[in-house]
Amino acid sequence: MSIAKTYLPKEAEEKWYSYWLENNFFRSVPDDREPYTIVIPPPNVTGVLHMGHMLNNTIQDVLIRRARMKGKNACWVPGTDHASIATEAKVVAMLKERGISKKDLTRPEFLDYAWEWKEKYGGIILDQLKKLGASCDWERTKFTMDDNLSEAVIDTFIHLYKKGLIYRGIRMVNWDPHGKTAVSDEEVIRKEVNQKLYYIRYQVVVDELSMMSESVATHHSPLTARYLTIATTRPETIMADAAICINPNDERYMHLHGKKVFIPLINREIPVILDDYVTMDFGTGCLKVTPAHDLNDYELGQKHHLPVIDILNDDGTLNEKAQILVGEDRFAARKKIAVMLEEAGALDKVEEYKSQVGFSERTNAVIEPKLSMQWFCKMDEMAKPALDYVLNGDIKLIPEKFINTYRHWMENVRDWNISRQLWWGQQIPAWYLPNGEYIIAKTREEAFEKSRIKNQDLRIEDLVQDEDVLDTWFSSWLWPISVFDGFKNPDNADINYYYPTNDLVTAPEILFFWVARMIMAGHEFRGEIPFKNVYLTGIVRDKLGRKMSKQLGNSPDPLDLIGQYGADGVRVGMLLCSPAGNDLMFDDSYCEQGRNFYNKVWNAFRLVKGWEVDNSLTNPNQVAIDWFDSRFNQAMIEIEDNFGQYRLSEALMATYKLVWDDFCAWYLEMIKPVYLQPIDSETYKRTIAFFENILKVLHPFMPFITEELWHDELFGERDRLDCCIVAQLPINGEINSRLLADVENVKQIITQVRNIRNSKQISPKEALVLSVKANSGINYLAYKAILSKLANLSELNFVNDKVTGASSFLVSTDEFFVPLNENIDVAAETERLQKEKDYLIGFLRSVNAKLTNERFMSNAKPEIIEAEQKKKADAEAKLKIIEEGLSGLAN
RNA sequence: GGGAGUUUAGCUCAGCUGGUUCAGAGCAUCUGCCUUACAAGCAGAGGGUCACUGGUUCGAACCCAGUAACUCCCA
Repeated sequence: MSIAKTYLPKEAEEKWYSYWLENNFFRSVPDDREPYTIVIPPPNVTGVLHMGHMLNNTIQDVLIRRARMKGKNACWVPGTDHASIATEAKVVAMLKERGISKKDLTRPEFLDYAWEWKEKYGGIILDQLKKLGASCDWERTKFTMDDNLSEAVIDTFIHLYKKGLIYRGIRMVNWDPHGKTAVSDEEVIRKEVNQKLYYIRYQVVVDELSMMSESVATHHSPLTARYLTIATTRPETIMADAAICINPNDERYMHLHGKKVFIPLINREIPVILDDYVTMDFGTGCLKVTPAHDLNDYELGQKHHLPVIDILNDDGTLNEKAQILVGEDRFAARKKIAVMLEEAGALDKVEEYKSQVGFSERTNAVIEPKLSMQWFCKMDEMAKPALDYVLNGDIKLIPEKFINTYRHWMENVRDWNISRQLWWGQQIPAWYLPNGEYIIAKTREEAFEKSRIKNQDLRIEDLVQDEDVLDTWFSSWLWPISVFDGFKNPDNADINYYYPTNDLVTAPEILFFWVARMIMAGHEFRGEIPFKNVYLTGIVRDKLGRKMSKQLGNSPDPLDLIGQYGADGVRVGMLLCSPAGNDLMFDDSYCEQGRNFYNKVWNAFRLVKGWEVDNSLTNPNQVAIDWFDSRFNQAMIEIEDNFGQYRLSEALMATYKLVWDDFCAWYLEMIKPVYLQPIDSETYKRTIAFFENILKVLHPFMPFITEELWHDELFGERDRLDCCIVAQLPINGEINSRLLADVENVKQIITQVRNIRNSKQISPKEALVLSVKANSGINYLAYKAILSKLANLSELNFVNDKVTGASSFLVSTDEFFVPLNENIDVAAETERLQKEKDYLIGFLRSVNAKLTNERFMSNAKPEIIEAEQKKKADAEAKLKIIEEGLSGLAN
């Protein structure tokens, strides 16, 4: 069977992915083996695969595949998140297209549409993951609104309520006027925005007393006496003002103490209050206090017992309390009121101003601070043990630098607003009685039972369930437990076997609102950690360092990339540029490098496959075989070490160099028979065995091409289940370090000879003579075959004296001579040697300085001193040889 | 404003306990090769004041202090 000239990723990817599925290689059920478990960070059902997912899931798949190949029972649980606000927004948009408005629908009707949407589009992202090669146990696929998972959410709510950890209260929340819901602090993205700062004049209410004092206090100009000016970016909220606040120490405004002012346009009187909260040097030093529409103002208002006047509707339009511009959107109102103020002579000036504005992560609407009745979950009690797990190392964060950030957040944790004014999600199990009291119960019936204790006359229809649903994260935080049904059946075989899970791979931006809360939930509901290691990936940016986003259009479509470079190429590309915890500057060229890499593997395979075997030949390659064997074993340790430290890109790079440099560029070149000549059977057999091992090491990074090659007839007949995906990684073999060191010297010699060719423009085809004056103990005779082949030598001889008239070089302390037909350029050669000599003299000076320094000799560790002494001896030996060479040239 | 992090070759990054001929890797670049596995390749080469300034030390890319630039988190 011949092999195609190039590897065709698409075919292989489809073929092997379905083969793996058909043979249940991804399936995991508890058994005697040690488990290795990852739960996927569930992507939003609304999501389509983006580069962040690619990175994240590539890492998880590499870890899972490697664990599988190390004999662990590897289980990767996939699933999706119901993403209440994002999904609800999509459904609303879909309905709008069909000419349906959400407010014309009943809750059950709306939910029917939502489920319809979920069934239709919810699986897309998981299908996309399959294209990447993700080896999830798809039979375990979960959704955060599956019956069991939703039930767990409700039970959890009730549990925490009974413990007194959930309460209801009026709070200033982040209001998303487009989603018409509160969102958590973590879902607000702050961006710097160019705004305008409006300076607005408020007329001071003049009474007789102040008129008198004004006439006395002549140092005030009439204007400042009659008006005060405030600076605001939000002129449309002046109708909600409750006071003007000034700093009590501000000398400019002493005359305003105890005064009142008129709000322009509506002429409502508000007091001037004093508080050192106001910064004197910002704006005018006068702050308008608008308790209903700013968090800080709200707190200030509470302190000074100011009224709260909310002039905005839920959708961000002005209501009747605004008196003017009623029904206008807040931003339209801002423009209009500026004109009105101008006309009324109340607008002093307008300045450009940069400030931070909060945007909703889900809808990108400008967040409106708003007071409302919400449900909260107390955090401080739960945060403590969750912090301890990380501080005492039970849970490792990778990289460790995130521990600080984690601690900072956990020590300053705020209560969690868990209610959302949406329909899509788990509805809060609170039942209101006609008198306003409420009962927490799992079902209406249960609530009814409880309510009848208080009031015999109630009918079941009188109970009204809370309209709100729970924050999506209130289901996500249960994920590692709920995917194994650990709430309903806390002692089931799955949860006992798989939990705690091993590694969690996620983005640092959700360290707090997901990772931290999962740790809390793990402790609260199972008394143990949910996972042992948290690998935090970076943010995928473009090569200019910009975050990838739809708006910028700088994100490549992952599926296009896979089409272009193959899944293996993209996987390698992602990992090549992804140090743990650092952002990565992604560029297509990394995928190209990945593609080039598997192309290299493919071609190496073609080479080996093309060989004819002649059983009568003896094996001339034992040295090369022993060397690569050692080198491979050495690389295995290196790679294992890198994986142990979660240095995935380094593990990949070590693999890359093992395959490309050591195997292809050196080993295969060492053993490669002359064109059309056969190879001996021993070398052939060993090389195929090496290749098989290489496929295993490569598999977690490049699952498809390795599986494709694995099944080639070169490796003989394979059973149906004998697949690379379940092959076991080779156990560590012996390392002959002497051999490894010798071959490093041999490689240097080869490079030096090639160098001479290059500089003298001698064709690689022309064979050269190499004379060795061996001063070290290396037996170069053993490497004669390799040297002759790779340096193309016609002769390798050993000499006791220097060879004159030859190009020479030094490797370690051994001297090498290449006699050339042409004359040696004495001047150039002298210069070269002189340079080397100067360097060595300088080097020796620094070594000697250490060795003659008493403090060094008394303070340094003995090994260090020994090393310095060896350096000195080596350098002196080299120096001697170079000096001899120089005097030889001089004669 | 508070906290954390980063700064090493053109780019992306290693450099682990201060001590190896320590200044590294991959990519990119340059030179020469279409040498029948691979031009998606082969063989070579050139790139760096380790951000800056001081300090500690026999010895600093590494430890300390300060400065600058950038990034992130919180307000």
